[in-house]
Amino acid sequence: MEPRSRAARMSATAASCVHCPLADDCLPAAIGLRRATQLLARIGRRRLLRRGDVLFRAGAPGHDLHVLRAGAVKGFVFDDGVEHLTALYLPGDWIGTSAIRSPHAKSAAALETGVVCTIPWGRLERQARREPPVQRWLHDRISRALTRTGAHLALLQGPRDPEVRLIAFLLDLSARYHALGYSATEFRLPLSRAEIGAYLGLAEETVCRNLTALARRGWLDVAGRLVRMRDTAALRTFAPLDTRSPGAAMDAREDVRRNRRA
Amino acid sequence: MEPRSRAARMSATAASCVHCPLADDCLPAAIGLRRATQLLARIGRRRLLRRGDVLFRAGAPGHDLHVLRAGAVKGFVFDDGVEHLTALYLPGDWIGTSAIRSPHAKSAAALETGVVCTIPWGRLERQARREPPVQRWLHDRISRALTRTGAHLALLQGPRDPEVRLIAFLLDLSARYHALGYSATEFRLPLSRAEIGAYLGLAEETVCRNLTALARRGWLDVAGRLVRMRDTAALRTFAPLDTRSPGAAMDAREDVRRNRRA
DNA sequence: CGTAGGATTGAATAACGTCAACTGGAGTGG
DNA sequence: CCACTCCAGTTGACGTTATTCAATCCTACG
Repeated sequence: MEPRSRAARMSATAASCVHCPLADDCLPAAIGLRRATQLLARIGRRRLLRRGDVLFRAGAPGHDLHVLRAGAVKGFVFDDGVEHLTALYLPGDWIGTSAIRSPHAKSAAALETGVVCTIPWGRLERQARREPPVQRWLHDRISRALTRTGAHLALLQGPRDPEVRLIAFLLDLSARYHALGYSATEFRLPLSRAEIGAYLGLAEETVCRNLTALARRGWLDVAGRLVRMRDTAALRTFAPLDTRSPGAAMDAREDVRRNRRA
Repeated sequence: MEPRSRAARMSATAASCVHCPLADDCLPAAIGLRRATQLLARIGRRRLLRRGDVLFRAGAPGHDLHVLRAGAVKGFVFDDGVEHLTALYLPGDWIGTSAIRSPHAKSAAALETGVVCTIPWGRLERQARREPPVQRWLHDRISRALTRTGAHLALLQGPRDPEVRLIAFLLDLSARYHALGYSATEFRLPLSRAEIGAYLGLAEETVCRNLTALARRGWLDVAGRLVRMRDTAALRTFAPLDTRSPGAAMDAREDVRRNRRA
């Protein structure tokens, strides 16, 4: 149930890909384990994160890319004193992509203990120029970041139905954990109720109420931060645009209201 | 008041930067006008857009980058039959950045007649490997796209106060038009009321009502799609996180509620 | 064992969305 | 040249519902 944070206790600075569980979806997949380790040892750093640690603050220059290896990180901004979560990062995710060549637009802080690999953008860009696979890797992940943000945005635009938003959030989490090799049905929420609210554009109490409402209906079990999805099929019925099949579903719907020649 | 679409009537295919009014913020700024024109003639295409023309559809493979030269384009998805605008592109903007190396997550259609320059991603990436300035240009613009999306997202997360959202939308438009050399106080809305609603996560009627409410208060004048900002200072007071000064304002607010060591 | 902060529940308010009718201008065709 | 049509925009009344304010519970940790 609980993601075993296998890479939690490790040496503090030298970055190596050898024992990294994410290797097959990261740099080693692009240029091979041997070269990745060499390269990372030269230009990369590893850092241990504890809850609350700040990776960077909004407004700061974006020196480097962070790849989350273990744990969870939130991206957030403050608007008039209230926090908004603009992103939730899980192992394998890239953090700070919006600041390749501009100051950070948001801050990032660790939600729990974890590990990040850090690579200066300059070095990465240089390497990307030399090696097409590195460039592909780079653009591939940036592409993903943009897509994920877009999905989040679309969710926020829908009708403010808290149930739908929560379900979408949970299904997304489930899918991501599953992709990481964890259970898709039982997991621990990396966010507090208030943070979930800040992520979905809802009040904390609304999150609470609808979470218990979903439980009462038998869709899932909730106990504090522990979630057990009981009827994934039912949940999927209420989910908005399916993030897992980006193309098909949307195309079919597109023709309903089409902006024809004026 | 009305953006003079200077580059509207042009030959249909060969792309050249020579007479492009956006040259100094585009490829020519990176590698010089001469080389930019050469390069674009080789790998680029130009296309005339008419209202409703679709640049690409969600799910389609993302072959190439589009740089909007004149006109306005909307990025949108369909969720259960209702349209959501995920982006609004104005001259100078890059369209399709989320699909460098993945299928398009959203569709894009012209809102009015305009012109786009189109460059295949593959060619652009190859060139980016050879020429650092091109790479910088590429990453710079992608960075901007991510930042802009992030700002949009944060806006949608705030309290669902239609007034605030509308003001933020209008100020953003104003700033962008200003940056393009048009009037910052008088412009034509590229979106219908319904589309503004789809962009801000509000109902069409709500947009209407609050637009006239703002006018009644003397903040601005509205006549159909024509907008005249009368009291920009007052409007700015109600705006959420200021997009124009990404750093300062947010940093000051950040310390209010900080996630300290647990 | 005690406390602090997160989570939960309750009640009342305010406001956005919905349904529906109406207006006005632009474009079309007689 | 005028009447007609169509659709974007507007306004009104209503119901629903998420937020807000507040109090309480509970869980984790010291």
